[in-house]
Amino acid sequence: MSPDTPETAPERRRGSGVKLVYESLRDEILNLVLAPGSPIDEVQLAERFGMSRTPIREALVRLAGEGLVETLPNRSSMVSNIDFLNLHTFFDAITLMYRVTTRLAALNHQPADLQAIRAHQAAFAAAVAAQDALAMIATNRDFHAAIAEAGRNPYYTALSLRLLDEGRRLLRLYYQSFDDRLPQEYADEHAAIIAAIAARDVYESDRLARAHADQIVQQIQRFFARDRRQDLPL
Amino acid sequence: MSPDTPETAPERRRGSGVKLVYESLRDEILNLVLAPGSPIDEVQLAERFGMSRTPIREALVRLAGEGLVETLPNRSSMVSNIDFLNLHTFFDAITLMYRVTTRLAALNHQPADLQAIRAHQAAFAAAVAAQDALAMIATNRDFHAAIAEAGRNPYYTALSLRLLDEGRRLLRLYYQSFDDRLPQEYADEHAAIIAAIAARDVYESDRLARAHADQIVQQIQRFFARDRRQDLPL
DNA sequence: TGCGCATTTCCTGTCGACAAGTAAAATGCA
DNA sequence: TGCATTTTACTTGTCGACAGGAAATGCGCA
Repeated sequence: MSPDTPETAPERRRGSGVKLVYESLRDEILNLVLAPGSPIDEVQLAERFGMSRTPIREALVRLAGEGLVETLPNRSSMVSNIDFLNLHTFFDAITLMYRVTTRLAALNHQPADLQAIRAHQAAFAAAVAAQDALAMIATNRDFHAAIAEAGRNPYYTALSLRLLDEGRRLLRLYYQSFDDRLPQEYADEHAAIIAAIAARDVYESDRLARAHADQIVQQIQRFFARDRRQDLPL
Repeated sequence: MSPDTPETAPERRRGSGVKLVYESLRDEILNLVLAPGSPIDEVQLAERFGMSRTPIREALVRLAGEGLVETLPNRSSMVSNIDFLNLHTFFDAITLMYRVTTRLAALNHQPADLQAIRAHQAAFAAAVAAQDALAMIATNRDFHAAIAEAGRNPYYTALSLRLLDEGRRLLRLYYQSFDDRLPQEYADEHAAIIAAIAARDVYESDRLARAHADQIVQQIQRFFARDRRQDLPL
């Protein structure tokens, strides 16, 4: 990092500063570029983005509203920690949202929705083929986000987006550690889900979404439950 | 309103300003003191609360994050409109959250949770007896919020709180227009829900929560669908 | 009188500065 | 040396001010 080199030229459109900071920090948090628990210094960010603390602060308030940043009074904010002890609540919620949004997508989707969903699935498949973990994570998120959008319930969409983003951090941990060939299975499951949505088969959409969620949850749970002790000869 | 009389003395603890503004505006929005769609002037609020625009702005950003305020670039923010055309998405979501959180409460509640739930139910019954519509709305919200808390899934709790608060505005419209004796039924249903949770009967909790939600939804839908034309002799 | 354009006014977005509060460093004492 | 206390440094919370944009106003012209 070079602290004295601002990322952008000082030429900014009025109102774009907050957006830039918000999106940059958000991406860095979700991609684990900023480690959970690491402190966030407003002055430092102001220097880095070449703007005053005011827009930085607004971006941080918004991120805090989404739970990505935790702020202690009169003290440094920090990147939210991942609550490993309560991961089951996350798994429970994302499974329910997968099911509900996929069902609604089967009911309410329109041609443009299917087109978008298929595009994201193609991007996911490409990322799998290219072994690009970061792209897999991002496109997987976009795929399910597009399904949620097609369901046309903004409350479900908002919660799904929050869960999918939180999931990006978990998947990042997962893929950082070891790669196996599992993603191809995900791609196949995605294709089946698309078919069920396109056929407007609510029951099958629900069943596949649940199986897909269970698959991912079990995979991640196994990963986090692994025994990482090294078998040292003593 | 007297614009030149600040609501509080200038003595404030550092950091309390944002909280005060946030909670005040939030209450006024949810109780329809501030009409949906009405503009929000930062300077005016700054004068009213006797502070600068900075903490006002932060409170507005937080409210915007919860969807209670909409902000247009370079233009006045405004109180979020109620989207009557998509009320069904609200009903769908709150019904699901009633069911899920009540089920989880039956599974996960601890003694202190039951105590809190019963206390809110007592307050609701008192409000019904006193014919205090505003108190009914607030205590009804608190009752279901306590159930969500007892379920111990922060994702569900957060969505439930958002839906319950949005529901406060709808109920306010409802009770503003006419009072009938229905709330006593709600109190009875609440009592049955408490019994099911205490008995850890997941199936019955789900059934009662769904029936309770259906009851309220149908009531409100009938209200908003009423024919308000006056039968004038022409 | 009605319409298009320039001007003005008003509100927001951003800035730099100051004060309060906290954590760490420095100091004094046993 | 170890601990309690004061001092210092640093970070946030708040403030007043200025500049950019959009709506409202006023003007000129057909």
